[in-house]
Amino acid sequence: MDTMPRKPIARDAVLDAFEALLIEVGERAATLDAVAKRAGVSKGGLLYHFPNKEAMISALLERMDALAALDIEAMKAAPEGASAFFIKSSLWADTPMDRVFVAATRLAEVAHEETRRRFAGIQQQWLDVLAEEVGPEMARAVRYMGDGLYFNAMLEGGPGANASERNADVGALLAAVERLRD
Amino acid sequence: MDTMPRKPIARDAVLDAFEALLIEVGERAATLDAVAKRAGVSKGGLLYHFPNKEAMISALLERMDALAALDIEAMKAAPEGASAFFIKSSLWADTPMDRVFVAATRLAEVAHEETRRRFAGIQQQWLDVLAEEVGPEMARAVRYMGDGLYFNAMLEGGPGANASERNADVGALLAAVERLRD
DNA sequence: GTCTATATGACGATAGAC
DNA sequence: GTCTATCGTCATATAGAC
Repeated sequence: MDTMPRKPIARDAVLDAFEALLIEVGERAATLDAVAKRAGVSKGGLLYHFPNKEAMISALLERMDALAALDIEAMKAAPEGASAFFIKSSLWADTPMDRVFVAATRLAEVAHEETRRRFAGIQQQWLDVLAEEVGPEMARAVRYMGDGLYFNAMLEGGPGANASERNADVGALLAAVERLRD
Repeated sequence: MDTMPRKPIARDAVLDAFEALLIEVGERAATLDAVAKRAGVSKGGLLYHFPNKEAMISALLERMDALAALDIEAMKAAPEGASAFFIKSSLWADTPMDRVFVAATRLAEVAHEETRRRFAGIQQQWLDVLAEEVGPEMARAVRYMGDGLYFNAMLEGGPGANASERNADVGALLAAVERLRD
C-alpha cells in the first residue's frame, strides 16, 4: 500500500505556525525566525521545506482554496439556507477555514496581489451561491454583512475579543436576513 | 492679526505622504525613507517634525478623530436619513475622511492597539446614531453592511478598483436598508 | 533533513553640520 | 528647519557542516 503521496508533518507544522502568527501578531511579526521558533525547528530547517517566504505564502493560499471549496459545498447543502449559513460562518469561530482566511487577510492588507486575487475568486463563489437563494441584489447585502462581521472581528483582534457582543450581532443579522428574504 | 496658531505646511505634507503610502502600498512599505521621499524632504527633515514613527501615527489618528467628528455631525443632519448616509459614505470615495480611515485601518491590521481603540470609539458613535433611526438591532445590520463595503474596497486595492461594480452594490444595499426600515 | 554561521540589505533613530 | 552621515538592529536568504 501507501502509494498515496503522504504529506510531511513538519511542513504542516511550519504552515500552522505561520498561520497562527499571522492571526495573533500580524504580518509584520510573522518573520521566518518567529515561525521557525514556534514550529520547533531552526530557520535552516524551515527553509528546507520552503525555499523562501513566498513559497510559504503560496502553500497557505493553497490551503485556503482547498478549505474554501469545502465551505462552498457545505453552504450549498445547508438546511437553514445559504444566507443563514453564510452569516453564521462569518462569525470568526476559529475553525480551520476561519484561521486560513484571517491569516491570508493579513497578507492581502499588505498589498500582496496574489492573495487578493484568490480572495476575489472565493468571494465571487459565495456571491453566486447566495444569489441563487435570494437573488443578485439581496445577495450583495448578505455578503457585505458577513464581510463586515469579519472586518470587525479582525480589527478587534480575534475570535475571543468581544465574543458575546458579536454573538448578539449575529442574531441581529440573521433577523435582518429573514426580513430581506421575503 | 495672526494670533491664531498656524499649522506648518511641511508637517501636513509629511502626514499626507504617510497617509498616501499606507493606502497605496500598505503599512510595510510606508517606511520613514519612503515617506520622506514622497513628501520631498530628507529623512532628517521628517524627523524634525515627528521625533519618531509613533509620533507620526499619533498625528494621523488625531486627524482621523477630527474628521470623524465632522462625519458624525453630517450623518445626524443628513436629510436622506442616517442609514442611507452611512451606506453612501461607506463607498470609498477618496474623501479626506475616507483616506485617513483607510490609512488607519492598515495600522490596525498590524495589531496597533491605540489605533484599534480609536476605531472602536468611532464605530460606537456611528452605531448610536444609526440606532436612533432604525433601532439597535437593525442598526447593526446597517453598520456591518457599511463595514463590509470598506473591507472589500480595501482588499481590492482602492477606490479605483471595480468602482462601477461597487457603485451598483451601494444601490443594492440602499434597497436592503429600505426594506429593513419598515 | 535539520542544524550553525554568516552575508547582505533595509529600517528606525541619533549626531552634528549648515 | 533641513540636511548628510552613520550606528545598531533585525529581516531574508545562502553556504555548508552534520
